Amino acid sequence: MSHTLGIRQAQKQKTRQALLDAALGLLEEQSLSSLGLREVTRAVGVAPTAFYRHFRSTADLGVALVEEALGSLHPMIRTTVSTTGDHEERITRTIELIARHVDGYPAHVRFIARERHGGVQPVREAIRGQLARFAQEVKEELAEDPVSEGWSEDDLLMLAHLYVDQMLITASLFLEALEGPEEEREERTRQVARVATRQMRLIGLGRHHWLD
Amino acid sequence: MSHTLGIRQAQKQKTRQALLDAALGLLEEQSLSSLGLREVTRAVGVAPTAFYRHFRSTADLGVALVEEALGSLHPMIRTTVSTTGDHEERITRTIELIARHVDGYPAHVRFIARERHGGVQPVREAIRGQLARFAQEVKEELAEDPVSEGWSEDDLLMLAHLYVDQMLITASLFLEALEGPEEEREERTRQVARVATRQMRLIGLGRHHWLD
DNA sequence: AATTCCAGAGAACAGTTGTTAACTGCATGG
DNA sequence: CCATGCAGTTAACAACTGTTCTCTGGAATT
Repeated sequence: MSHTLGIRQAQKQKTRQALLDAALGLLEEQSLSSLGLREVTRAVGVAPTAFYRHFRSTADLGVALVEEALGSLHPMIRTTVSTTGDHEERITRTIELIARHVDGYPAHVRFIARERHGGVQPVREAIRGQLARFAQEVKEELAEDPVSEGWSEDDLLMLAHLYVDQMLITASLFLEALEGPEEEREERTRQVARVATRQMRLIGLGRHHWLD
Repeated sequence: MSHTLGIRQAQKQKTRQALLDAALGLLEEQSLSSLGLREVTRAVGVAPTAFYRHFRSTADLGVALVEEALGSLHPMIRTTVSTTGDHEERITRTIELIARHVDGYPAHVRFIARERHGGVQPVREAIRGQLARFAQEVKEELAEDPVSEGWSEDDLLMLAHLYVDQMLITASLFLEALEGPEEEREERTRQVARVATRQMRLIGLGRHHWLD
């Protein structure tokens, strides 16, 4: 299915990616709703009108960014939450995965956190859709766990949502630690990991006693 | 301390409030970072330059909005989370309070959810400060509860943060239900309340077994 | 080899933005 | 009652915005 595309299409995708990258960079200090199309093209070094060859509007670009930021994350989620290893170990593994991801893609994480409740409706909906998929996947993994015996589908989904939201909050806290002054960074990161671990542990406890 | 202020000061506060109200309205479909000062003054019906008599910038106005949206909420939090009534009853009371607040002040709730991770740093910090106060207050109320005996200060605070974040998520979900099509509104609201109640219940369960 | 296609450039448009300066009229304090 | 203070006005500025139309050079197709 990977038919090596011609010089023409390759160049197009290259500028498209350059637009996405530039936008993501500019969004570090503003929201999508204030991002101008000219601003983006200027940062890339192409004419303003070139923008229309790739996106209908900045909102459209935002939706593409959601896909880039969350689309490739699904397999990672499944393997991480999957039923291997002791319960406590699964928690530390998850927290570490989040920390590593925030470290590797801080701009993507910030974008999602910022635009999840942001001022651009289509983008909000795109994020909501992706997060719903995450919750669904987490739910399916939870169902595999023997601890979930006797749980209703509804309760599994409500727990999955709790986990997903918790992971997002943790990611955003890691990001804040990362953005702070360098001399506090390490300590704050450790602190976030410590608190998040305990919160996950507490939720896990509630889970084990749910059917009492 | 309520020294009836003169005609002059009264009129000033009136336009200031008009600016805040207009801004809040305009922020229903955009983020603060794209809110223009002229846009706000136009909505109020005053000259653009009048804006400067009240705020240095739209960011400054945003900080004032944070104060308006969260400042008056502290006493409400304390009494709601306080140690009166059975545990289950406390949960339904809290959820209902949130639902009622979102119903009464949807624009304020949206503003906080949107700008908590938004593109304007001073506003983000103002919100973070207020939420930290909330967590501190919830922690103090939790400490009163006999269930919290033997808990470390750190653990009380991590639980308080969990509760505060959970309340915010719930508020934002109520808001989404409110914004949806009218015929789904009632059903979706009930659904949100149902899920949020169970999540709170599960966290409460984890809390009771924390020291096992 | 000739033709079509199309990503990007260039110029121009009407409308918007934040900020400045100098002003006006009215409530206030002496 | 008169002088001061100050909320809000008016006018003007350079800079910026999204969008349209026309054009061009080179890859893609025939």
